Amino acid sequence: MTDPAAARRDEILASAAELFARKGIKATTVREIGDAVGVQSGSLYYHFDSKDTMAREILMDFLAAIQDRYAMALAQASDAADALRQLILASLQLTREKPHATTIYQNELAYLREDPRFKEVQAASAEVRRAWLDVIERGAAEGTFRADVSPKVFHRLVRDAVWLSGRWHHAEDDYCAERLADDITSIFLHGFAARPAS
Amino acid sequence: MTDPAAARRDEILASAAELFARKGIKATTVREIGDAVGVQSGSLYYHFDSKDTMAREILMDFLAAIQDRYAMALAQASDAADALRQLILASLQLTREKPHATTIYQNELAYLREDPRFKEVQAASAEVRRAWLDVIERGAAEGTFRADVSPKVFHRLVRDAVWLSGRWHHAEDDYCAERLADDITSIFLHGFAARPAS
DNA sequence: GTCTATATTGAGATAGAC
DNA sequence: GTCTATCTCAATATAGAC
Repeated sequence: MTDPAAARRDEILASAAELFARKGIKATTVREIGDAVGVQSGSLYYHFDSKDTMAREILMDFLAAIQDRYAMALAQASDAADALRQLILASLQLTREKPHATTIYQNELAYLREDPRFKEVQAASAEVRRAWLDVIERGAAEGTFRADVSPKVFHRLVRDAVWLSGRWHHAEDDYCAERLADDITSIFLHGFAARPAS
Repeated sequence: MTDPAAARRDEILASAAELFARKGIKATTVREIGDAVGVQSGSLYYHFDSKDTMAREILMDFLAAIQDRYAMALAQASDAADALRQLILASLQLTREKPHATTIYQNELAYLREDPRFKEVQAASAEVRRAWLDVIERGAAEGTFRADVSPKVFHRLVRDAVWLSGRWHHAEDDYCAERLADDITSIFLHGFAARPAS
């Protein structure tokens, strides 16, 4: 953990992640990564085989974190609606903890799908999708959720709204991840239309 | 319109848009664009100054189309809820008509913001945002929409869900843009929770 | 208008000194 | 472990023939 070599690796990955998120993997040069870390570009190759290896490591670390967090979230959920809220909250916490990885994942996943070197990323990503669909389909079967909208369509709408929120949500004191999770859950479950006083 | 030179330009832009959407602007090479059109890469420079010029033209054409369509949509809307539905429907129709431009816009806008050569794209994009916010704020003021969720937050959630749907929605006979617009409007206004029989 | 050929730059990656 | 220097290749863009 306090291994200095590992610390350097992490530092490089942190700088690379920020640049990959902002400009895209392809548009980021290894020289820029070196500048951000404060070393020459050649030195990066002592720690990593290639630029793509850095990207793979950032994404796999992110996906592993998602799977961990979802497992914890689902373990403590009572019903389908609560499980949905837990998935939303867990995802928002992850976007806050790993904002750059979130952005890279969102922006480049479709493209990376075409690249066989990123096959493991695809597989992990399919499992994440499964977690959402299980919750949504369970809720639909129980009658908690509407039956007239396809679970797949609903899943994609929530997923995009949740993950993309990392692009614009930068936690302030008065609008934290918990508050945003409440708002998103509330809108997706009960809608934005004003409701007659109950 | 039937000017053959202009037709060639359009053909090049269509191929470029598809590649830009799939791989990103930076990751797409002019050779690939040439291959897709069926000409040598050098020949592209008879029609365009640079690869970036192609990207700018694709995006500006897209933004002009949005502004046109939103103006028409809003002109025929009755109340705020209807206006919201019209904006959603208009956007979905645009994603269907210009799927590649939609994807490029979504994936690369944040990055292009940093590039002064794309300043006009930013300005047009700010106007589009204004159209959404006007409708949402009007609805909130009228009491049609909830007052406990920020218009800006709601705007971003709808916007991301709507535009991103172009990534996964490929109109089939039984699930057309109108149907998807209804589902999205319905979920965002009334929620996904099953409602007691009314 | 498109081709072939090529100038030129920029980027990923490597080698060897320190 | 990092630096300097550089190799190598790929990509944008240009020039001139047809």
